[in-house]
Amino acid sequence: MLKTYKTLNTYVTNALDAAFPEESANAKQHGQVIDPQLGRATKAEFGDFQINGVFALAKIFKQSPRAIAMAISKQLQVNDDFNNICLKPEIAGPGFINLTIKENYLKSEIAAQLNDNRLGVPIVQPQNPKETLKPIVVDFSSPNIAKEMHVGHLRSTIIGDSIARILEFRGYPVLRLNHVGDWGTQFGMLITYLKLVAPHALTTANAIDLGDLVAFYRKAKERFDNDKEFQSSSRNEVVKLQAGDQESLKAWKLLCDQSRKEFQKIYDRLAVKLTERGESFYNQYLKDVVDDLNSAGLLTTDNGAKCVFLEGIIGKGGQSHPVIIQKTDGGFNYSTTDLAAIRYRLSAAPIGDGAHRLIYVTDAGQANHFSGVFQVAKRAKWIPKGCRIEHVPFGLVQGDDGKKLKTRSGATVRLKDLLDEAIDRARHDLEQRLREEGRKEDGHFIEKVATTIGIAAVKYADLSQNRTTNYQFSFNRMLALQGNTAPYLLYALVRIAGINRKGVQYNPSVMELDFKEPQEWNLIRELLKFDEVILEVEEELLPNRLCNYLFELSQVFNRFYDQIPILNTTEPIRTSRLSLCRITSETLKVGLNLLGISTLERM
RNA sequence: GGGGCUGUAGCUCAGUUGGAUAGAGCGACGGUUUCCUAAACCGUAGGCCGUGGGUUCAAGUCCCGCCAGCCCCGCCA
Repeated sequence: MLKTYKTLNTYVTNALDAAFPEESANAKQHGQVIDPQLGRATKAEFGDFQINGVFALAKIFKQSPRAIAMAISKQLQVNDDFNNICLKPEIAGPGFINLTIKENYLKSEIAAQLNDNRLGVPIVQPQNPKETLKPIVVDFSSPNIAKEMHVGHLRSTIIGDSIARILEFRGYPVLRLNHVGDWGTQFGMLITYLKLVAPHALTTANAIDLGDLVAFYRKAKERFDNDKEFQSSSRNEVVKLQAGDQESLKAWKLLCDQSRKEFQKIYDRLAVKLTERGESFYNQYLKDVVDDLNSAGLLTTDNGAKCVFLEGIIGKGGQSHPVIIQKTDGGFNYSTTDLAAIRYRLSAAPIGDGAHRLIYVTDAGQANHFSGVFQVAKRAKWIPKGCRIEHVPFGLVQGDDGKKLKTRSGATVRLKDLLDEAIDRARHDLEQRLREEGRKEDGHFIEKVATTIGIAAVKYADLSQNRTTNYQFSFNRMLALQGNTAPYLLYALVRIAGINRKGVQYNPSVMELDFKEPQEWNLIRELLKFDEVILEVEEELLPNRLCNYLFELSQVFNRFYDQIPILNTTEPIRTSRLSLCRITSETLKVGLNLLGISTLERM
């Protein structure tokens, strides 16, 4: 009901001006904001929308809130267009004005939604029709080459994918960038070590698998920390690699390919699409970053390192806190790469992405880092007007003990194992239910349902939480059949699919929808909120708001389903109710799809 | 020492630009099945919104202090 809200807001503002022409003109002249503060009703008993601004106006106009409310209400009722949408405004409490949408209006809105595959969500348009939309970069997932994806990559991957899906649905061109850690000192270590113990791995594709690579990496790191000679040859190796030595580059590429294949398996299971553009991509732009910062006068050499000292952030010893741009040994580090990435992403094609919004989905622990890097980018004037650059932080994944999630042996949890376990548990639950209900299903069905539910549960549990807080991971809770979980939502869809399976033909000859039960109106009102939710998530980047909405929709639907006969009624009631089922089903499917969750017909 | 995030029911969490009597789920207790998947629905109990101030007609929400937990802090990412 976005459009309805906007329309009503105009009517209410006009009514306010009409009721208090002098006062409002006078207040505006004095720079005071005259806002009726129209918002969604906080409770169903208050109707659909409420006007909250009367109290602030009471002060400005020096009149009682109730008197103002009465005057606005009176003016609203003079407007026939308003009367077509709303019932007579109710003045409640000390001076709230409650607006309730007329049933006829709701009926026409829901009828329009029935024939709209976007379910009322508008497609974004460029401000100037001659221009094309500028892309949005969503930077997420970002595992490190030569390491396995672990639970730490879960949230970034799932949340980033959902944000990207929502922006895509709105019509933005979205660049889903996987900023993989494919460069830096670790490769010097790894290549040096492999030269010693497994040289064939550096010349032959698929010679070792990722698990071995991870083990080699660990050993290389250990040796690096304890062996001076190894250290210097590792550093040498990095220099060779950065200088473009053919042999080193070939080895590096092989290692990257090996990791890439493993990452892709996970992304395929999660149905996540990403464009890989690792840190190495920005190598060629690092020098420009340094030069730019230097000519902007931002660079200071401190203890041999080239730094930008941050404004407003005091570090150790009361000194201004630095962002290190170039190390004493001439090497660059991640801040430099991130700065190069910002510059590239915001620059116009062909030497950049020409994006207008950059979204970084990483853990909250990097908040300081990003605020520092963003500050440097701003001061270097790399962020054009109208461009947004945002860190979208999320909390840690914790175990039941409230500490960082680990395996029983204390090791990091591999993402692959975590997904496997979710699916295994879903399968186990399903088989138990089949036994209890005496149902027989073939293996294919069981696999499909278990996989869908398992992955859905993992994703939904993560997304349904406000991302800023730490997140307590629990298989039991996420796979629970009741409550705000993926299985509950999927079940609502299955119920609708069950109705459709009864062989009932949807009867399009019924032109006029007819509703009379409160459960129907509740469902209609809920269905009409979808567009508002999507736009809110687009702005706030909080997918849990969408989850919350889908859960509430499922609850309202389940009440409707439970308390109102759908098939056992006469026309046009039956088709009207089937229409509600249809829109509910579409909304849940679209909504879950925006969360990256696939749905089922039976479960 | 500095910085960031968090603190809401027994547990896990929502809480929209500050709005009316703070919400959900789980767990607990009680009820509902001639009907479309009961994996559901209905009801009961459960709160000093960490704490002390301040701003406001109005504060869980904004500002300041304090307490507790987690995370980060110069050449790793």
